[in-house]
Amino acid sequence: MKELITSLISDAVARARLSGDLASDQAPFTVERPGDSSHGDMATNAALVMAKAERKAPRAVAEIIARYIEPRADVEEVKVAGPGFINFRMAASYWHSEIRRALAAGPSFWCSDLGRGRRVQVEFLSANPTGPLTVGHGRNAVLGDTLARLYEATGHQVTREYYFNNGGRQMRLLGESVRARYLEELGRAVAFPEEGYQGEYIREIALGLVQRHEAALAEEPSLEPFRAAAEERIFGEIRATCEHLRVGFDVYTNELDLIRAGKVDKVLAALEGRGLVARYDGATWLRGEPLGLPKDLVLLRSGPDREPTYRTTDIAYYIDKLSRGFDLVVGVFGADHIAEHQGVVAALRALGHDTACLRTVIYQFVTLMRGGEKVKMSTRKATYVTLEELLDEVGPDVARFFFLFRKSDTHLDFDLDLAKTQAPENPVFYVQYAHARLESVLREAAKAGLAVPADLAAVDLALLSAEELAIARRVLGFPEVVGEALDALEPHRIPFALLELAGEFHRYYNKPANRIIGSDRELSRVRLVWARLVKGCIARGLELIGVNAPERM
RNA sequence: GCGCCGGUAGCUCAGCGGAAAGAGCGCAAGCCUGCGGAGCUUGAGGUCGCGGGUUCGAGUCCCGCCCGGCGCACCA
Repeated sequence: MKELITSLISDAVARARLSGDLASDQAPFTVERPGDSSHGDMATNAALVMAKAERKAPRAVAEIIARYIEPRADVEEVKVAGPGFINFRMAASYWHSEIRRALAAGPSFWCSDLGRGRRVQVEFLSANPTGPLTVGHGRNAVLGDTLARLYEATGHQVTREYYFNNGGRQMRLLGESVRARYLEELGRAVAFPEEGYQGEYIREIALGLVQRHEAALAEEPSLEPFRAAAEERIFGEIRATCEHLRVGFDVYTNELDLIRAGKVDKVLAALEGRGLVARYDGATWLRGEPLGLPKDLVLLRSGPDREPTYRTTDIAYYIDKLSRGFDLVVGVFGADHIAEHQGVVAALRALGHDTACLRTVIYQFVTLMRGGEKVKMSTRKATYVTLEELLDEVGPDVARFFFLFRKSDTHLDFDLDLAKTQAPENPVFYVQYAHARLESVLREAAKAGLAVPADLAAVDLALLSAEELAIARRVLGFPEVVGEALDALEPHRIPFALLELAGEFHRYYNKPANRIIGSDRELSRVRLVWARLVKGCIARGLELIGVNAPERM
């Protein structure tokens, strides 16, 4: 439709110029779906952008262009409006053929081949296995997984990847914490490591080691058994929580493997070779100045172990990613990681890597609200809420919807009271209810011996009302919403679009005149076809964000 | 101090440079012989943080300022 209108306008402008009614060159104009549907199906600003060069009032230019637009059967109305927009209204017959096309295509109508098989990697969550997932991780996981779903639905080949640090200081501290608890359980007095992990889960891991090995590890010189036990146990819990949230990964990459494969050493050598490394204060530094960074950044810590910082392995990880031939590499990060990521990208550029394929989605923090008050999140206090606890409380449908129901770069207040409400003010139930209602209607129809006609040629779509057509237009535009959400990397547009569609449907459904199953069988059959179309769109939309579309509630 | 992100109705938030600024909640007043009322209708409620600029046109883009969040670790 957009292409059609664009060419109609271009042709009209060209012909107006030929006959001398317009003097200036064609300026770049836009063709858009107006926000207000009473303005028609498509609108262009062509006259507005040309007005100055034409030295005429925008409306006058619009009138000229409109006069030259070739009449067509599927364009019902061309109208100049407002400050000089040209509005187009498509004929009902156009929408009828679109509805037929959508129904004939079935579920594939909601997908597209926009991606043409391009390979996309989405790296997300990437929480280190030092403790249970938090509510903030939930936002990350749902954003990343939903982006992946959107890419899949638009013909991309997607790899979901989870990267984690298991070789650094934090994991060492974790291992030391486990060892300390282990020795405590054996009745030995030990000093708990400074900055160690206090959580109760550490003691559980230690207890597991006591059960398995009894006192055999008491004199163990290496930290490795403790560290590995902690990683294994915590990672198992992370995976379980992800499953609960309907999030999965294709590839797990970790820091230790990169180090063992020598990839971190290679990065250091490459940086050294380009004169980007400095040594002072006992540490090895990445020079900030040549990279346009405000200061130097540590690559290797001082001290006997010369441990690489997370930053150094991050650079190695990104080089590894870039070498794998993805067309697009998307990362999902919390706001607190922005500066760090910029440092990594700067280093990649300095090493001569092409970073044009990198995209980032940054999200702000999540606050849980209960009873109108912020739930204080503190590791020390008992008020800490894990993602698993949140999921137990509200379930994956609500959690996913709520995490997506904000633009990612705004702060998210997660209202637990609203989340648990099974009433229309809860947007998740509002949308799911629209689906369940449609499902119920189709069930009722089947009971009444009214099948949805398989042969679309057998129904007369002209029987659809203006209200039904309006809803159908919104539904038919859904693939565009998906495309736009992906272009902007803004998955929140999907739940918002679903909420609007559900609202329009509920309003329609509530009017007695709109009974889908009625005494007029011909009319009922058309409405059933329409109902199936609307239901299909809601179901698909929910699937895209990983929320169930229930048949009954 | 520097960087990133926010500031839109009482609250929580949508809003691709376009037409008279939207939704939900809350508030006020209504609608149940009905394919699911887990729903719907109507109303009140706004200096789009402030001040400049760009533009035919700015909530949207640019600059400055104010307020809030986050970062500016040899933590990730």
